Amino acid sequence: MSQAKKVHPGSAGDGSASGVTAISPVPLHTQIREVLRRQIFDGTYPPHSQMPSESQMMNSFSVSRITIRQALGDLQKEGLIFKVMGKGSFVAKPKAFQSLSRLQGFGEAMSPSGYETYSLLMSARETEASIVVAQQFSIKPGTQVFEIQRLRYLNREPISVDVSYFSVDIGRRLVQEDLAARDIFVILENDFDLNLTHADLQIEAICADES
Amino acid sequence: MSQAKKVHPGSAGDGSASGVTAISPVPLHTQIREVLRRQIFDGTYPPHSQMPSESQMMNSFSVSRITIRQALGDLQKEGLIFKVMGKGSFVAKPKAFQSLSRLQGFGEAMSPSGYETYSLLMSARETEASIVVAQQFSIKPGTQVFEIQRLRYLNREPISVDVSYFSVDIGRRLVQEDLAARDIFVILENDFDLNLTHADLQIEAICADES
DNA sequence: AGTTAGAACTCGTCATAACAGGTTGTGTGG
DNA sequence: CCACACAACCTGTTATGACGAGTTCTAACT
Repeated sequence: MSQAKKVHPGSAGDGSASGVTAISPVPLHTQIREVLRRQIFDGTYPPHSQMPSESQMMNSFSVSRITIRQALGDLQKEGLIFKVMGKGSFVAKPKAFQSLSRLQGFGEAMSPSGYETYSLLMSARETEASIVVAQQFSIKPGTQVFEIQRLRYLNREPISVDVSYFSVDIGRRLVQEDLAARDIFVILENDFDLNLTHADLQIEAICADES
Repeated sequence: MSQAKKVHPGSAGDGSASGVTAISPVPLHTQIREVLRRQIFDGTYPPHSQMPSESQMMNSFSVSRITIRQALGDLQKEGLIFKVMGKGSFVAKPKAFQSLSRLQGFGEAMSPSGYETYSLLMSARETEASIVVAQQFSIKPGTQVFEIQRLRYLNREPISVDVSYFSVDIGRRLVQEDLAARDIFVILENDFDLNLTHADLQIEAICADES
């Protein structure tokens, strides 16, 4: 037999204020995640407030950064917090406040009914605005705009092609995001803190014939 | 030769799995995630099939394991794949097939309306079945059962206390899972592959007075 | 043969380390 | 006084390495 020893040293009787223990069946990142979740709910970190930085948490919990990041990443995917590169992690607003009077995207409209919606990014490039597009934006034709083409899937089957146009700076930020799984509307609203009140939807239904 | 561009402007011929490039504005794990997503949609990995192991992907994509894991983790959280420890990663069934005639949990019932539902695990322990509980399970009172107490939140406000009982082996597996963000029903159905057809709900409404 | 121990896989967890990319404040030079 | 450079934070990405835990197949032992 081998001496199955934990690599975490100096943990016996560790009186750290966090309450997380290495000698537990539940993983450290789970414990930390639940501690943070509790603090969000009980008001220690109210909505919109900045949470401690990852390095601060590394010290207070006495774990490595990867563990902190996993806990924070879980909370982020749950929508409880959001992170901004270069700034920090922040507590998100409850969804009830987010969804007041907002535009519903494709996925939002579909997923409550139990359907699965994703899209594949086909192309994302800067190009010159066509006459039609320029009219919508009230800009001169030929101005550089950002074009995003996506193939929409509903339950693993291609259902439509979606072409969207944005200003170049917003477009450049959008391609960094997870365009496949999230609605563009939601990304714009949450991550970029833009308030959408109006959208011009030019629906052009094209049935996908391949596949 | 590995000089590829970031996006795929519909250029054909790309049948190789490793079209990922290090010198790209989009991160490696994102590229890999999209490649895999594409392969799931186009049928390379049909539903229920096993995907290559993490070490195999490490080789075929020539990246480290942490990068592969991030790509797979994203796909898992999107519900496109699921992983089983010790076995591998598998393609999930489309949601439309999952949600046929199934019991709706608390979160499932609430989230379509735009509400935010989480719960905090208050206690999870093995105990002896009370008379009432034993009757429900058709077992002898005093038998060891698994009790899970949770505090339900709706939009950051405590709304009810939930006490559930399971057989010990199922309970022990449940506490490993993410009880805070996911419905117990959903966990049982997806991860444990149990088919729920019947549930005895003993509703005991207790308004939370603290906070 | 039947059972069991173990090797050989799988994913899960965690630490350490380095660098890149973004933000913000602080300075110094014009 | 303003502008630009830079340092000092922040998160994002990625590699390497180790061990734990669960599965599966094989081989040795009874």
